[in-house]
Amino acid sequence: MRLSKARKEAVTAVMKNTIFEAAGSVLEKHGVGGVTMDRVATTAGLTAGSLYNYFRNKDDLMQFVYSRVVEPFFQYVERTSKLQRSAPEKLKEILHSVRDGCIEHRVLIRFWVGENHNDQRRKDDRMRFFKILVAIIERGICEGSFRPHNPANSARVLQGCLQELFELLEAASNEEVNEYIDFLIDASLGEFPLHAKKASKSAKAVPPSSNP
Amino acid sequence: MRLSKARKEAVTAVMKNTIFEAAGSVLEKHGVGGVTMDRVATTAGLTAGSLYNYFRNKDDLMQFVYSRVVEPFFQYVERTSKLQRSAPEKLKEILHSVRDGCIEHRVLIRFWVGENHNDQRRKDDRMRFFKILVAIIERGICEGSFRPHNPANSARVLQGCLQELFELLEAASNEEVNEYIDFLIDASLGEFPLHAKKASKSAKAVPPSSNP
Amino acid sequence: MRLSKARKEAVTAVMKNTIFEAAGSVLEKHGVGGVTMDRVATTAGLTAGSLYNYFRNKDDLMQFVYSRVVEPFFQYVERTSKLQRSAPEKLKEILHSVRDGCIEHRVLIRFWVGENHNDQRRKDDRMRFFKILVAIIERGICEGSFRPHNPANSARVLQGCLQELFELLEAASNEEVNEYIDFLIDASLGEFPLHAKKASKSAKAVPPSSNP
Amino acid sequence: MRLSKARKEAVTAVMKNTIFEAAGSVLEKHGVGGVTMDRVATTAGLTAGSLYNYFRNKDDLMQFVYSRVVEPFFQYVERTSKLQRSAPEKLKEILHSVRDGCIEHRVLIRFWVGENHNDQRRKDDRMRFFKILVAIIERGICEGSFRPHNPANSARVLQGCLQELFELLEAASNEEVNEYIDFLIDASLGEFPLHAKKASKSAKAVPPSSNP
DNA sequence: TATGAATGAGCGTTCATTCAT
DNA sequence: GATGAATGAACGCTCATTCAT
Repeated sequence: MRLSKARKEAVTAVMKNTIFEAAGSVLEKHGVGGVTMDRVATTAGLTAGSLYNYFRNKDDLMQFVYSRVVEPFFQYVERTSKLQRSAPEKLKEILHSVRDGCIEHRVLIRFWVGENHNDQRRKDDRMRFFKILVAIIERGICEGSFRPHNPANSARVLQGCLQELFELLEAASNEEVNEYIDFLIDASLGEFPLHAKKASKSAKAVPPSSNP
Repeated sequence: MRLSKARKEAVTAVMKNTIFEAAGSVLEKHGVGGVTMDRVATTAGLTAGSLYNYFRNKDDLMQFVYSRVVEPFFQYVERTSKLQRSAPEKLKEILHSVRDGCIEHRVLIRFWVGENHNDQRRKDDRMRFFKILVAIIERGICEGSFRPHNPANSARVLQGCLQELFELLEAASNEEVNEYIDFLIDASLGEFPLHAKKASKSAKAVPPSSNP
Repeated sequence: MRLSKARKEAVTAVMKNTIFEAAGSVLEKHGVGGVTMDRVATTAGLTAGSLYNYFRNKDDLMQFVYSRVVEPFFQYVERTSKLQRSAPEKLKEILHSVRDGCIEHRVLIRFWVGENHNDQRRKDDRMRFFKILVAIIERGICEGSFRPHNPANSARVLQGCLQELFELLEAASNEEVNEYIDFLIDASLGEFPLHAKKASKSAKAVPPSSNP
Repeated sequence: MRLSKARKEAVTAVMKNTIFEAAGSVLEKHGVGGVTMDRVATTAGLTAGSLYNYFRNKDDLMQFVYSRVVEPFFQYVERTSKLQRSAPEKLKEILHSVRDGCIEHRVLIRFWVGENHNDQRRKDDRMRFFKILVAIIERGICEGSFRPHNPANSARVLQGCLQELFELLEAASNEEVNEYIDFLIDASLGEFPLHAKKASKSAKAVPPSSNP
């Protein structure tokens, strides 16, 4: 009894996952506006009606996809932001995790960039991420490791650069993505105006001789 | 005959413009997903059916709106990029025109950021803008006014920052927008790693000898 | 211009009427629960979508049918109940108008008897009619033309008898209906406990010789 | 074998009864239109699929519920109508049993009044009840205890009054119901035109000699 | 050329019914 | 016999598109 119940739940979980992946695929191919219960179902090898065995309605399904994709990313970022490290190290860590998260769930792109099934949710999440960045930058300024610019603007720049990463992911190879992220890290930590002084790493990367 | 034909074309142009403005208004109010032939027609003081006298179908109409909004911006940017100026000046000019364009046509935001009726078109335009940026940056590197980083990455950073500008426009005041743009200009021209020379503010960190 | 506008409105009115009749027909054939936008549209020689050119939604359509059928009846009844006549005469008048109303719109039956698209509306209307009856009966008791029974109960009896009329209309000929109504009138006015004394008419109808 | 078969049948009967009660509960709470196989099953502690082990389909289930509710009532009524009693006594008995039946199975209300899953069935049952009433009334006329009116009309009046009782049951207290029934009995037996003799209350209006 | 009515495809959702387990 | 997942038809509704006037 109990065993079979557990098994049932496992099966359900598997199905939800299948549907999740199907939805992700549809999302990638057709965009948020192109997500149809029928499309998702067909992609998952089901009928539209069957989806309602697993999700109360379309919104529920979308929320599920959203939380599966966005939430873990956020949790990791928030955890990172609370570690006992210097601001630059946190930033580096976060940029890496953004990259990894996006490579794992390419759907993350769709959600992050502009289109979203729930406009308020999108705004909330942007704000959530924004605040994390601002906090780190402010901390960095206090520590003396970042230049005393308006943290909000710096955070916006970073957020924008990350959006671009999502765009990049849609078309480019992983190497290009990695290169871009490394560039971003170097830029923001080494030579970006955020930083108070040249970091040693970026000194290596950009030999002074290359200056005119 | 010829005269009446010209007159006819003029009338058509006026109508298309009216519809364009109506569509823009709808776009602003309801978002891309909320654009309905009926809504546009009503806003333009017409009936849905009438729109088909001026546009083959909805997509055609959307393309028209898109071009009308994006094209002038692009043309200005392209013109600017061909002027006889230094790369930094060009960049500055372009950033300003992006800001002005967005303030004038807030619809531009909708189109540029994420959601778009035609994904391919959006990608093409992004690429178009991207290439302009890359060209300027490469030129700047040649000129010796920018550091010899991978121009593609630098362009991506810039593009990302601009996307963030669009986000900002949706919620923030014009002053905030201006501040952000100024920050961006300062950053990219004065202190951004793109630039070969350190601005006076960061002079502390690097030997003054590296200044010209 | 003005003329064509009026014409348009006339056409619309005709269409609404066509749909109204179609809905009535469907209502009669399939009952309230069987009313489908598609069925109504098909019966009216249209497509389901077209109905939405005339009614905002199904409920709107149903309300229209309802008001077209029930409202005039109520208005007549209310008008009658306010005339300067004796209570028995009013009652007689009302019973006749109920009969006529039902013969004209056989759909009235469906709405009145039990099933209704809007339960609250049905209750409200029952109460509306109930109060009219109670008022007349109370008046009759004051006048001394009705026996001093509980008016609510008397009203309920009458209402019940009328419901039966609706049932009758579904199956029986108009003569049977008329006979039933006359019986009802005789009963309630002549020999029904409502009435204080035997009316002369019923004396004729039931010769004393038929009493044992 | 035979024993196990009997046992099986017993179990089946118990299950059908459970489902019946569940259906009744759903019927009461959600109305005829709100009866769902799933709701019934859940209420019965089962799954929708299981219902099909006991009923061929939804209609079959509804028929079962209907019979279970209506049939006993009818049987009692029919039994009563065959007793060796005077017509007025039979009528009184029947009215009481209607009242009791409705109080016991409030679902009866739902079925009797207007809305019903099967219109034909409803008509048949109405006819069945109608014929019983007619028979009693005819008998009463023969006996000399009822006036020689058209028995069909009298039966209809009675049936209508009973429908009203069902309506009353939905909203009113049991006392009100009882009062209404008593009123009905008094009316039909004592003062209603059905009855040949005048009750003492109306004695004023008619000569006492007409009393037995 | 403008209108407005009609259409038909599609959407999200519900639900009776089936069937492998 | 019970389960629960799957199905498919239907429903109310929206909207791009067509077309006679």
